[in-house]
Amino acid sequence: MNQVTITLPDGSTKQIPAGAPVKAVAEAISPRLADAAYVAYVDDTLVDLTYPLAKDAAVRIVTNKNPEALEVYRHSTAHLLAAAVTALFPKVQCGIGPPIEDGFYYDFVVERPFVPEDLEAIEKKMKELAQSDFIYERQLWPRQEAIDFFTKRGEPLKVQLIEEKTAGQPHVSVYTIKDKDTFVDFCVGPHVPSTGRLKAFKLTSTSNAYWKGDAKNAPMQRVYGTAFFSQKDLDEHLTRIEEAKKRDHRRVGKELGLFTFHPWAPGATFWLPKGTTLYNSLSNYMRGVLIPAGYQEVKAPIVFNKALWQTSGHWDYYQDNMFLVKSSDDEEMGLKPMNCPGHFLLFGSEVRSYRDLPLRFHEQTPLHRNEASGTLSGLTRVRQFSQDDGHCFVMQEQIASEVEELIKLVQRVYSDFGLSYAAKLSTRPDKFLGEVATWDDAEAGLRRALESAQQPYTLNAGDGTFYGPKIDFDITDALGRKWQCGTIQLDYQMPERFDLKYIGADNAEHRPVVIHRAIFGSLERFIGILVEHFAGAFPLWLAPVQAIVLPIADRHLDYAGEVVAALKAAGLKAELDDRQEKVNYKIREAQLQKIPYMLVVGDREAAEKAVAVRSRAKGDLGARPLEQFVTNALAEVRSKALS
RNA sequence: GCCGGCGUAGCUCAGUUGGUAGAGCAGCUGAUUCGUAAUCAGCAGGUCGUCCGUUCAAUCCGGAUCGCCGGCUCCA
Repeated sequence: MNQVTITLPDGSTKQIPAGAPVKAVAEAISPRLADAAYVAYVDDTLVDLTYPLAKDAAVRIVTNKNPEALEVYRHSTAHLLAAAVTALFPKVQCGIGPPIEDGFYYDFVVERPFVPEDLEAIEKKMKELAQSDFIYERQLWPRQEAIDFFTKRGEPLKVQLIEEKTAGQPHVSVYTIKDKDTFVDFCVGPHVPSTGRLKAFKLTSTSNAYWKGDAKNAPMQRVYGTAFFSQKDLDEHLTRIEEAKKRDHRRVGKELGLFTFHPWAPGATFWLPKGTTLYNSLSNYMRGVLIPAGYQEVKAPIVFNKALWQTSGHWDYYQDNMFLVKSSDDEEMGLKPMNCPGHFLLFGSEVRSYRDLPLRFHEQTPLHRNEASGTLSGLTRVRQFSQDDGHCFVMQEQIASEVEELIKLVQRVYSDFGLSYAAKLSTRPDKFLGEVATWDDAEAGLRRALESAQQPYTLNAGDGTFYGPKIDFDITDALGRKWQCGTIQLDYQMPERFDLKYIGADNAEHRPVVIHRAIFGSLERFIGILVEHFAGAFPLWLAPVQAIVLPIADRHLDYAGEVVAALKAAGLKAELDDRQEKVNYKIREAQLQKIPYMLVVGDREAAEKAVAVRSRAKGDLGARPLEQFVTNALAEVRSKALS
């Protein structure tokens, strides 16, 4: 019998019969490992455990400890979903079903939208199929045979996929789940060995989607689900989702009285007093960061004549997203959706010297974008918002150092809030303006800057804007969603359009490069993220109410008033709860309002000019002199302590 | 904008298989003056998102519309 020599990850070798599946290797190493294993690398290619070893190879078994195993597992669960839907809705057309960050989905063309009862039925069917422990079998079919098969089965989408993805290949791989009505899907795999491996999954929601994400194509029903190796992991995940919902900024914002909305101004925030305080804290915090970094704050107009938007290109390319207004004498105007053009006009308002560069403008005036109604959501997607927007006008050779400083600012700001984030570098797209050499130079500058700032990043090749490469910063919120907040974009195009120039050392005119940059992104979105990040329990330096004074009885009102006055005089945001309620009641309310410090004052405190301090997080801390509390609190504010 | 769901008191939610609605909390009034997560009693509060239609009668059924929610697309 032919033997195959395989090399295991530890360097040792093993002989197995030719044609035996990878599973045999796993079992040879350890029977228990085979059970925990789902896939393997053979010569660096991820394959099923059923993959037959026909030649000498290096084999690395992937167990459920490896992240790629979970993806395979979820991908297989998506197939199980498609098999179940096909069984229950024979006329269905299957689209694609990939694993995603928290689970998987599968798109279907189906006669009517799914309802929750359908999900239950589908999930039940999936469990049956899992129980039957059907084999996921990989088969190589002649390409034309596969096309004929899916054509005959009425799956033009699959045919389209095969035609697009496998042009020129003689064979295509399909996977079957051996049901009595064998489910076949075009797929490169790999998959888990059998449906019985899929032990913990749940369908979570349905929604509308389009084939290839294009609304011009067939509408489809997307079914979302999640899957884990064990029921325990699944339950923990579902619990985490529930917990995360409790800190949804829309809910917390209402509970804490931060902001509200009205149907007559959809997508525009009403900032309540506490929310306004928070907003101003952040706004001023950013000034405190940017002004020492060499920025000058400016305020440009909000309404501009159409001529500006024609110059910037917005009139032609962005008009659908703009609020247009007409003056009483019929002049066409537009509300600014971004600050850039205003800053360009400001730059051009004087003769600029190379000695003035880098020149940095910062602006927080409101922007308006007429976002499609269906995209609005709480504070994270609104129609009126302010950015911590800024534009740096630099010489080409200043790009790397300017960007490096910017990255350091981003790092500092996000760490002040304890936020986790990731950077991505987006490079020259297929359609671009300018010279390749300039782009290469700029991209090299961004890379150098990322490396000097020791900022890890991922590369999004070809994802830059048409006018320049960029670095984006995504913050992860409490629900695990990523939000683009910070951005650093190079722009070679707008300086041309606005004919921006500076006089160089050679006494000739030169074109500056513009760096569009923001750190919060939008104040609104950033606050939404912060609310969820802190679950409303803001650190002292951000809390809209930092301390609340709780008199025990009416006779303590005078002293309580003195305490509040002293706190306010020291610059602390303090309130008085002078209602005729028991102290328990007041504490409960203050605790629910997540106020960092509750200062109980009664006979003893009034006599000693003291306050009994209760911390939101640590409970009763006992009494201390008022002055001492003020000193400590001010120090805590200055340190921007996070807890 | 597209698909689906939802819209009842300030908030959270019951309810009416068509005969104009209730609870808790919040609010107001009174009593209580209290030491670290809810004192007691009473009162008041809603043309059931809006408009049109069907009907003797609509909060309920149908249509439209606005808003919100979950996604898609887009995006800070």
